Amino acid sequence: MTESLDSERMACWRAYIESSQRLFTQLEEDLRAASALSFADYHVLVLLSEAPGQRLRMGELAGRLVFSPSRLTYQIASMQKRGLVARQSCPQDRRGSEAVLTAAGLLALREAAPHHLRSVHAHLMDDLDDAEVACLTRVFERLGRRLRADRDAASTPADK
Amino acid sequence: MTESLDSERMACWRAYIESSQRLFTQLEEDLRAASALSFADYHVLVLLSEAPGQRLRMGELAGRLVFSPSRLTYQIASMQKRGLVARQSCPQDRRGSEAVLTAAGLLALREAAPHHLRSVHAHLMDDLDDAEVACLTRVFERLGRRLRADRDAASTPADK
DNA sequence: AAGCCTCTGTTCAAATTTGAAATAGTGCTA
DNA sequence: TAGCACTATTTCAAATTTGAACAGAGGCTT
Repeated sequence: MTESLDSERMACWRAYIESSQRLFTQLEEDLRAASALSFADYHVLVLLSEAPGQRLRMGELAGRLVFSPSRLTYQIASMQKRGLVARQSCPQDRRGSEAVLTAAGLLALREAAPHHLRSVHAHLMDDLDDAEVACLTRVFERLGRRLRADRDAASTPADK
Repeated sequence: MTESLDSERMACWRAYIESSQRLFTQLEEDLRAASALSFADYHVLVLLSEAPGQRLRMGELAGRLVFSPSRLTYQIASMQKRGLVARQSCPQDRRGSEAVLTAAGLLALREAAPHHLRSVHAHLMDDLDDAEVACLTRVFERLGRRLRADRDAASTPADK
């Protein structure tokens, strides 16, 4: 009984890992074929385009992308070279800097978005019925909340 | 209506991506903290330990891990240096080679497994109810089947 | 049995990612 | 207001990953 439960969960876990890996690989490939952008580039552009002033602090961006600080520094430097973003040092806090979306970056995003969205739908979303969407949303939003909370708790030494 | 559906799916998609990224990062971190193994190392060991003769062809392994051929070559070379696996050229087909689990590799897997499983349960599985497990399993097994089929179809020029 | 594709893996250089230090700036406390 | 303990980000070297080019078989077809 317990074993059966466990093995069911293990099968679930394996299917999730393998399929996710495969999906991310496929989406990256599709995106590169359609657009000169990597999945990471695309994601940066989306976040910046939605941010007020189309700009975000490095730390904020790193947190949302789930990138290490140094990885984000490299990522933004690379995008800056290609003209997709610009950098400005933050006026409030001179330690910080922010990445700002450029016109070229916005254009690149607009050109890539339809292809990418089509790809996401074709590989994943179109196959899901409403109940499945609801289930995945519930599960992954809960998971995200927990993991963010764990991370925050980990950075604070915590009381006792 | 259509828009609402779309935005629901988009929210689902985003939660899935972000949480998955965070989860994989966390599991990798936990595993490294408990065991000298990376997530990739662990996965290789699991696959080999389950294979008949505790050995697998490079291509087979790459396919299951969703690794590029060169990435797998590097991965196995690295594990071989650490004594976790050995390599043998394949008797049937001299082009090929296989990775074989060593005693040290099996031991490392056995030592790491409890920690890793605990981590998987703590971060994800324990929070899921049976219906959610069933839903995820269904969705991701279907997704995996489709993606594997797409990949196979892509490698064959296809008829018309 | 030579010629010619097709597989399997590997190699190599370039690009990316990691993790530990280094830099710089903030802000609290004595 | 000097000193300290943080914080935000960058830098740097080492490790990993990618993708294209290669080398070594197989497996026909002629």
